Amino acid sequence: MSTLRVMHDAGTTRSDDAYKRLRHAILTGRVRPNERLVEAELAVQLEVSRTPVRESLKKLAAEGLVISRRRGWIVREHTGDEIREIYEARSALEGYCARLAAQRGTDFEIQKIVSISRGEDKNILKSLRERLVEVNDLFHDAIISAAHNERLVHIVRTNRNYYFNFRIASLYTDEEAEASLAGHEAIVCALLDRDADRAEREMRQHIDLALTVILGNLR
Amino acid sequence: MSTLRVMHDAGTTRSDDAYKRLRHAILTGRVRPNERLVEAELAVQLEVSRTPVRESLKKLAAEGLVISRRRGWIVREHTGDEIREIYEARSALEGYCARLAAQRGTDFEIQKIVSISRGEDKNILKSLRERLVEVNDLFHDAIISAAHNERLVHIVRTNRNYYFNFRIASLYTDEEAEASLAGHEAIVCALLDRDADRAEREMRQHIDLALTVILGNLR
DNA sequence: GTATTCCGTCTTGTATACTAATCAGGATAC
DNA sequence: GTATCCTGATTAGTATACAAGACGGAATAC
Repeated sequence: MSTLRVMHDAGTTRSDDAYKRLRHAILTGRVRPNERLVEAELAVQLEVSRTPVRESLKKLAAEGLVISRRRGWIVREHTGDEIREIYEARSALEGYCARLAAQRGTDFEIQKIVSISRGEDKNILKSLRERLVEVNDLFHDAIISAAHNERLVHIVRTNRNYYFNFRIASLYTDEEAEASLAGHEAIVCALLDRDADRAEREMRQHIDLALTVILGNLR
Repeated sequence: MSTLRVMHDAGTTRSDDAYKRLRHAILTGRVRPNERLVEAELAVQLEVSRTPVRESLKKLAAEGLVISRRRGWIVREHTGDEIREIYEARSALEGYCARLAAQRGTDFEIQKIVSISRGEDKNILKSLRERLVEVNDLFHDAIISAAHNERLVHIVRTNRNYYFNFRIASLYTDEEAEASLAGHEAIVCALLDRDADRAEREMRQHIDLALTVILGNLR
């Protein structure tokens, strides 16, 4: 038992590490919804003590990925209703970010968004759907940053649920992927025009579309 | 040392308890911004071990009330810029809640909001500013509930910062309090008309007004 | 047969001992 | 005088032992 493996990589704590691995396991579906999680078992599997495991679980609970039962924790199931809730929250938050980005993003930031969206300088060879997943994250992140509001960034990050992203590509038909990228373009235009109302409206539409696609094709 | 005081009240854990007390101490200003917090010292003061203290600090850090330094924790200062950020987040979230409430709140829920706002059945004797603080929380909570989105409720709750509420009454002049309550009335009317766009717009205006008042009178 | 009580087990909550990283301040070298 | 290197003290990170509540099922009473 004695030897503690030295810290994995620069600066990361066991706790961070455990959190990331556990989160990833949930988001990729390696541990299934409604599965029971026991601190001691996780500690063995993750090769850390219960303390960092507990911290991870608390954090995941705050994000809504797991829920504490009187005895044990379980992985939360994302019902259709909850998916709707997540996307509504995104509409509220990221729509507002788009508005702020239009109002106060620097020209440089807007240009960055443009170049991500139009896929300049990379991955032209990839399929539409492959590009979608890759571009989508970068695109949304860039807009959130351009809003110049650290608190919004933080809220979006901790409440964003990548769960769907891991499988989202397979949910989109080519037409839907096309429509989604067209949505990006509409947002970009609004940003370039510095039209805050339109930017917000287009972002909301874009997210609502994603919700529709997912709910329609999921099951 | 031996004896552990039995659990304080029904169901509450030491950790919850410590969290609430620490949070309250920060929000009321009993521990000042930039003050250094040391786990071991807090443990002594709160009469618990370091474990619940650590959990509390992590939670408070997630809310943005404290921040972890390489050694020690400090109470975060809310600069003017951060206050702006908090209120922008509220605009985004609660504005959207008002929209949803207009769209799908039950008649009963809307009536509840109306009666809170119009102060029916209570505290007619109190001063304008006393009523303001009391009514404001209830009013916003009721609207958030009427949005029928648990995730939004959760996000708003954990990111809402009561800091200002404790002193907000003193920041408002009578005229500003009047204007704020008038804002409530405008939102209520929009809700009664089931006008989602207007409800959102009015809510945002209401929150923006609060921000203006606070930034203007703070210092 | 059903209800109730009791008891063992499982599991989280909490305390505490230990580890290792960071910092401050002085000693040393130049 | 300045810069660099120790060195001890401080403090968060981690492991682990113990406490106590919750659950399930057997045993008992009726």
